Amino acid sequence: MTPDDPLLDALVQNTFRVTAVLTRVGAEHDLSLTQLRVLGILRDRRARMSELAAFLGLDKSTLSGLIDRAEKRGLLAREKSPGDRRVIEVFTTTAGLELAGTVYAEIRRELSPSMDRLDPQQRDQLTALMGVLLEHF
Amino acid sequence: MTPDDPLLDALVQNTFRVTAVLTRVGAEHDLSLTQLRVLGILRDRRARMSELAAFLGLDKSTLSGLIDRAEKRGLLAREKSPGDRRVIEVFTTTAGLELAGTVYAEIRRELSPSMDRLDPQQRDQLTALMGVLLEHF
DNA sequence: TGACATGGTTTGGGTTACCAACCAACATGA
DNA sequence: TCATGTTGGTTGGTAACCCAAACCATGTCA
Repeated sequence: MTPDDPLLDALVQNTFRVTAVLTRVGAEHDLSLTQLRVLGILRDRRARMSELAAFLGLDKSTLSGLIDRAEKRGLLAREKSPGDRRVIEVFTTTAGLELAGTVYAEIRRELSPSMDRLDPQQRDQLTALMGVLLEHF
Repeated sequence: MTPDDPLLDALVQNTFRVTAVLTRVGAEHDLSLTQLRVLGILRDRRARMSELAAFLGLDKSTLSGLIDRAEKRGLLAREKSPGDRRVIEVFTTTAGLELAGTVYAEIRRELSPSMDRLDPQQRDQLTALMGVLLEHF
């Protein structure tokens, strides 16, 4: 299915695998992959629209609609920045934070069976190796 | 951004990272992530519609449209199965195969800088560890 | 043969995504 | 200070993606 580099192949397979889990668990709570991601990012900090768009690699107009729907559902809220009144900051509501918590717990539960097939040392190894891949993004 | 399990975190980060590359490279050739995946699957075998849908976790109606567009572009083709005349098999055209080749080569090129930060032994280790995660799907 | 199951397509509606055009608020320089 | 330009977000238009429901054609089985 993918070319003959075993590492690249494993990487891509794993990507699809994790994506499938994220998508499915998200869908069970009416969250798209992107919405789920936004919720994850905003779990521990607020962010301005443009910042989010850049980080997610999305057009700002795409983000507008995305935040619109999440805001209508009461998961996120917008607030004008006092410093620069053009800027709008987004942050999670209590409901949003709670949903993020349960969804990410479910994701962990879904992926645990796989991860538990590794002993602690292997888990550390794998974490470290993937960390190297992620350096300098 | 994601919970406090370092392995789970690395896994999710890596997923988004690879997805971004796949999406971007695909987009440069007017291929969505899913189309790119279909093209990848059909590189070395033909498959029936229902088989593809199940494998990708998509509704059959979704796949119909997907294949429609790829067929119109001349990348894929449909063929009635002689055995069971309800069944439709899909396979890549020469153009599709060629496009798949160049796209996957580009993807490899994009991810190489990261992967090359690992020495051969580490690459093998990483491949093996991810292989364990992927066992039993 | 009649009832049911299977494989795909079509239709309708919501979401995601891009682009272009737009408005409001800052920033800069003459 | 005011004209020009830049930056941050939103709006409108279009296409792709996705699901669910309804549908048609073909197989299967009692």
